[in-house]
Amino acid sequence: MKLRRLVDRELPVASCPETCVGRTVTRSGKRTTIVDIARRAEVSISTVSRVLNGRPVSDEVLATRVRKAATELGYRPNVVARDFRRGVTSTIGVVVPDLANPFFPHVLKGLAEEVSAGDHRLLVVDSGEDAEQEPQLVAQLAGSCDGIILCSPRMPQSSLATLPALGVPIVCTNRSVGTLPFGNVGIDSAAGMRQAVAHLAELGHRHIGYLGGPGTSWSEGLRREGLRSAAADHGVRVSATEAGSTSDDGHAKLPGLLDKRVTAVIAFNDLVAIGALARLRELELDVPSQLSVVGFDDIPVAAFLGPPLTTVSLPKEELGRRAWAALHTQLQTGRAPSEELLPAALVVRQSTAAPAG
Amino acid sequence: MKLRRLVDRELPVASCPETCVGRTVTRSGKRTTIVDIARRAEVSISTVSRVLNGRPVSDEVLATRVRKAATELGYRPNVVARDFRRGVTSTIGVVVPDLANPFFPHVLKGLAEEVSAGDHRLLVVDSGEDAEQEPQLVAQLAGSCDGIILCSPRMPQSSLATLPALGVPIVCTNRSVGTLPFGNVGIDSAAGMRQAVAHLAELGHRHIGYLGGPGTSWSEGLRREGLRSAAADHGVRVSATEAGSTSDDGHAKLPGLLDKRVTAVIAFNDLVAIGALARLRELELDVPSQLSVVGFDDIPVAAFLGPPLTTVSLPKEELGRRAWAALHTQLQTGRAPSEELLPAALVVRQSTAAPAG
DNA sequence: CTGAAAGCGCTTACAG
DNA sequence: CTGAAAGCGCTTACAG
Repeated sequence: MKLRRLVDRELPVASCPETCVGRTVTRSGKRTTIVDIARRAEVSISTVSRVLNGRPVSDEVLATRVRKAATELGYRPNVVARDFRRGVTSTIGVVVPDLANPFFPHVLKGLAEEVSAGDHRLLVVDSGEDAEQEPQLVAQLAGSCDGIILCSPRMPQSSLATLPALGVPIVCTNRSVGTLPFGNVGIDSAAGMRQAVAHLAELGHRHIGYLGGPGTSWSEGLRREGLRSAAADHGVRVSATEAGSTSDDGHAKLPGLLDKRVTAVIAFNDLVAIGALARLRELELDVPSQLSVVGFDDIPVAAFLGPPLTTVSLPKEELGRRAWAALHTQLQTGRAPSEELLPAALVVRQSTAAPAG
Repeated sequence: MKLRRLVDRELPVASCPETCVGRTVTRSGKRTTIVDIARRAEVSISTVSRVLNGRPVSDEVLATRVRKAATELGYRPNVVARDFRRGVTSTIGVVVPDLANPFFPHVLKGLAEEVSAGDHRLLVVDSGEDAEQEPQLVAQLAGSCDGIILCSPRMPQSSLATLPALGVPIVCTNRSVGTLPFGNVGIDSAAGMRQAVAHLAELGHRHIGYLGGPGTSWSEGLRREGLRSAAADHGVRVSATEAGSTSDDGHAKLPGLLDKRVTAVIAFNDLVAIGALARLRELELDVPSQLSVVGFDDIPVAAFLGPPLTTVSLPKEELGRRAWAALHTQLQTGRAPSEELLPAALVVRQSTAAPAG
C-alpha cells in the first residue's frame, strides 16, 4: 500500500490539495493515462496512442482533440509501460573503471550527447577499478539495458568471454576483444607514443624512461609497443617500469627511473605525470631543463601545470561518440561492426626540452 | 519486426546456433519467463514469483524445484516488467552541472554506493552548466525516475519552483530551496571559508583577495558570507572579484587581484586556484613566499601541485551519501526531511605562508 | 482510416 | 498454504 501511494506521487499532491496547476493526475487521484485522454477526447485508446506517437491519422480534427486533451490533463507517458510493451529498456549501460579519473567523464560526455539524441538513457556504473567485480556488474546491468559499453574494462579475457551469454550487445573501448562478437573502438596510443618518442629524440634525448600503466591494460600494451618500435627507429634507449594509473604511482616510481639516468620520462597518463612532476619538485630537479616529462590524455589541468605538460592528446569525446555509433549499429543490424582506431596527437607544451649538458 | 528480434536478443543466439551454454532462452527462441519455470517445475506462476522473491513458502520441496528450474533455464527476471507492475522505475536521476569538474564524480561515487545498495539504478545527466536546459532535463528525467537529485543546480529559484508539479521527490545539494518541498543537503563552506581566513590571518596576512565563483551559485554565497564575517572578526581587508569555476577563469582574473596588492588569494575552487597558480608562474611570482594561495574542494591533484595546495576539503562522497539518505527518507515517508549541512575542513599544505616583508 | 481486443511479464489480492 | 485470475499502461496486429 505504502508503495502504491508513492507511485501515485502522493508527495506533491499532498502539498497542494485543491487547485494544483501542472498536476498530472485526474480526479481519481491517479496519474493521467491514455485511457483518461481517450475518454476526454471521445476516441479509442488506439487513436490516442497513434496520435501521440505521431503515426498517420486521417482525421486532423480527432488528432487535435487528442492533443488538446493530453495537454489539458498534463499527460506524461509512462515510459516504463511503453518500454515494457515494446520489449526494450531504452537504456544503455556504461561501465567505467573510475569516474574520478578525468579521462572517463570526457568519454561519457561524448557518449551522453549521442545517446540522448538517440532517445536512450545512460546508466553509468563505476567498477572501482575492480576487475573481479566487473563481470557481475555487467551481468546485473544486462537485465536493465538494451546494450552495454565497457570502457577500458579491467577484467581478464576469460571473464570477457562469458559476457556474450548475457545476450546483450556489447561495445568495448580501449580493449582488444579477440574473436568475441563485441563492437570495438579504441585510440591508437601506439602512434601517439611514437610521436612522443620522436619528439624527444629530435630534442636530443637518447635515454628515455617510461612510467608504465597497469600491466594488464590494453592501452598500456599499445603504448609499450609504440615505445619499442619508436625507440628502435630513433635509436634511443628505454628504461621502463610499471607504475600504475594514479599520481601516487608516478610519485612513487619516478626515483627508480632517475637512478637509471634517463633524461626524459614518458608517463602512462597525465595523472602519473603529475605525480612525477611533484616528486621532481621535491627533489628540486627542474623540468624541462634537467628532465623532460611527457604525459598521456591531455586532461584539462595539463595545460595549467608547472610547467604546462607536453602530452599525447586522446580524442576522449570522440571515443564516446564512436562507441555509441558502434553500439547503435549493433542494435540495428544485430552484427558487431569492425574494429575502429582513433588517432592520438602529441601536444607540445613546456615540460619538454633538449637534455642538459 | 526488426525491433522484436532485437528484443529477443537475437545477436548472441545467432552466434552460437546449437549448444549455447549460459543461454537464457527456451526452445521457443524467446527469453525465459516465469511461465517457462512454472511449466518445468509444475507449479503456478504465482508460486514461482513468490519463491523467487523470497516470500514465505511452506513447501520447501516446491521451492527447491522452482529454484532448480530457474537455474537450469538461466532465468533472469525482466526488470522492466517487474518495475512496470510495481509502478516504480527503480531508478534515481542525478543532474550534475559538469561531470568534468572533479568535484562531481566524487559526489557520484558516494551516491552510487548507497543507491545500488538500495537496489536502485543511477541515471546521470550532465547539464553542461546550462541553467536554461536544466528544467527540461529534470522534466524529462521525471518520467523515468522514482526520485531526482539535483547537484548544485544552476537554474534560478523561479525554475526550481516549477519542479514540484512534476510529482517526483527531489533532493537538492548545495543549494537553498526556500520553502520548496525538497530534501536539502549542503556543505558548510562558510565555516570552511572562515577557517581559511583565520589561517591566513594567523600567518599575518592583512589583505586577502578572493577569486569568486559564479555569482548565482549558492555555495558562492556561503563563501562570500564566511569571507565577510571572518574578515571582520580578524580585521583583514578583502578584495573580491567574480571569476568563475574553471582554471581559465582563475588564470584570467588573478592579475586584477594582484593590482590590489593582496598578499594572499582564496579561490572559489581548486580548479580556479590551479589557473591562478599557472598565472603566477608565468608572472614569476613565487608561491607561497610572494603570494599565498588557498583553494576549495581538495580534488586529488591538489596535493600534487607545485606547490601542494592548501585547500578547504569538502566531504564530497559524504554529500552523495547524505543526498541519497534524504531522498530515501522522502521516498519512504512522503515528506521532505529537514535541511542538513556537512562540515568542511581546511587542509594546510604548502601554498600558504607568512606574507613577504 | 478507427476501434475492440490481445498481450508484453510480472505481482498480488482473492478463492479455495 | 497454492493456484486462477486480474490488471499495471501501453502498442499493435486484426476486424470492420
